[in-house]
Amino acid sequence: MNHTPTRLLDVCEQLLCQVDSVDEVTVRRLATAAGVTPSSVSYHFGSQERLIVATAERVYRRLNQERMSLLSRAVQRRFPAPPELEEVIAALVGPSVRWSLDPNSKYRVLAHFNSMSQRGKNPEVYRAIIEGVEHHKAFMAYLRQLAPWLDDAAIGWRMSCALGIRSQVTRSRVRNEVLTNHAIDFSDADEVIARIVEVVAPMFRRPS
Amino acid sequence: MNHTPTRLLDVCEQLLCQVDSVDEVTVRRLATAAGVTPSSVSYHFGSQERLIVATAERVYRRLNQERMSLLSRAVQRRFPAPPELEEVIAALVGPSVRWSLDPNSKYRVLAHFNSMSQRGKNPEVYRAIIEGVEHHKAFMAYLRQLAPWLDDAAIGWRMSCALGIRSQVTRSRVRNEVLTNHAIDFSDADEVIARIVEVVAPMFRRPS
DNA sequence: GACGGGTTTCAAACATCGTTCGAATTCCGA
DNA sequence: TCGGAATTCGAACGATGTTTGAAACCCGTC
Repeated sequence: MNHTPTRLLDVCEQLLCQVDSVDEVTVRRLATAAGVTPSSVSYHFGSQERLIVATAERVYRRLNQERMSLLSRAVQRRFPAPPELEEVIAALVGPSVRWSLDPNSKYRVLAHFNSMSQRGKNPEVYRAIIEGVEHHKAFMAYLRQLAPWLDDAAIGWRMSCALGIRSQVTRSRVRNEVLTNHAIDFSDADEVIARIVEVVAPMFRRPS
Repeated sequence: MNHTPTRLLDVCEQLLCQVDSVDEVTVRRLATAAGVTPSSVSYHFGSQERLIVATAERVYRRLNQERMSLLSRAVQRRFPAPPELEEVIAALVGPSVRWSLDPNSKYRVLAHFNSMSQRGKNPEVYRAIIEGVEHHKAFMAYLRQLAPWLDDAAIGWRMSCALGIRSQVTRSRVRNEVLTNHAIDFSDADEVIARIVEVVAPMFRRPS
């Protein structure tokens, strides 16, 4: 019951949330917290790195579920008419922004995963998550419907832009505050999401 | 002549460019390449981390010089009329994009620096660079002139958006290619810069 | 109910990492 | 030329992730 692999995942998730740097998550701390020995990590997951990736994968799935939930809610609200563009964008970037500002969320797991994946140590370990864009396809379908004058490349490119702006918010809060002379409250999720929607929505509006 | 600190900086810069992961830059490899002993790193820079930060700071200065050079060229071209909005944006995001795609540039140093700063190990070491936005103020001045109907917060926020899109391009190339079904060539700097300008410029245009 | 093979766990060892420390060496102004 | 400061070195330290072989455990089968 509650066997070692899942307990390691739980402990790893919890530890990643408490910690400031991913380096503080050592295989010995993990093992002690889980009541096992360090070698168990290598045995069950192959390496500490893969344990963290597996942990992040689980959290990432929950984030994407929230995105999809918001998207389908936006769709249902207007069905059979197309959804509101603003709501689709908010569904895409909203969960990340909200999680990143909620101290009780598991967003730190994803933040640490990102910083690890950019270290480029073992690219193949991260490829599954990095290149996983299936749920993005769902957004593409509705955005294509809302902006039929844009081709697929343009839609995908604008989605990348939206995600880039999202990342700038979740990653560089202090820098954004300095750039805006502290006139924008980047700890207010709703305000930040509204600001993102404000600049992203016009990308999908028909040029005049 | 060519004393140890500068030689360590040079070796570190060169090594960071050759390597895929910053973990491969060990204090012993640095010392061997520089013809000194590992303890020299701690002696001259306090820690290996600070040596890398100092190395990145030097490269970062060169990047900002190129940005400022492009900006002043854009200004001179139209003086005393205000510069072209597209050129200002290209000056802001262009150097990063071009460097990130040029294998002979020192961009990898900055990439590794970013991945280190996001590990959050010793935030105070990176603050000077992260929060250094003096050169951004120069861009703000001209953007304010080009879009006087925007307040300072809106200008700064749109600059953050532009930089976020820039980062998305320099950091997640494969992901962008997947999202756009490989219909955009993200290894073509000029095309990428044009695409960025295309979505960012309207943020500063007067709403209709 | 005892056996036995596969699965899991453990303790110990290993190589490598960044840093520290004291002694040796070099440098340079008086 | 001398002497104190700056620099370099080699060795050691604690900590890291992983590997290894032996012990323990689990569970279907005789």
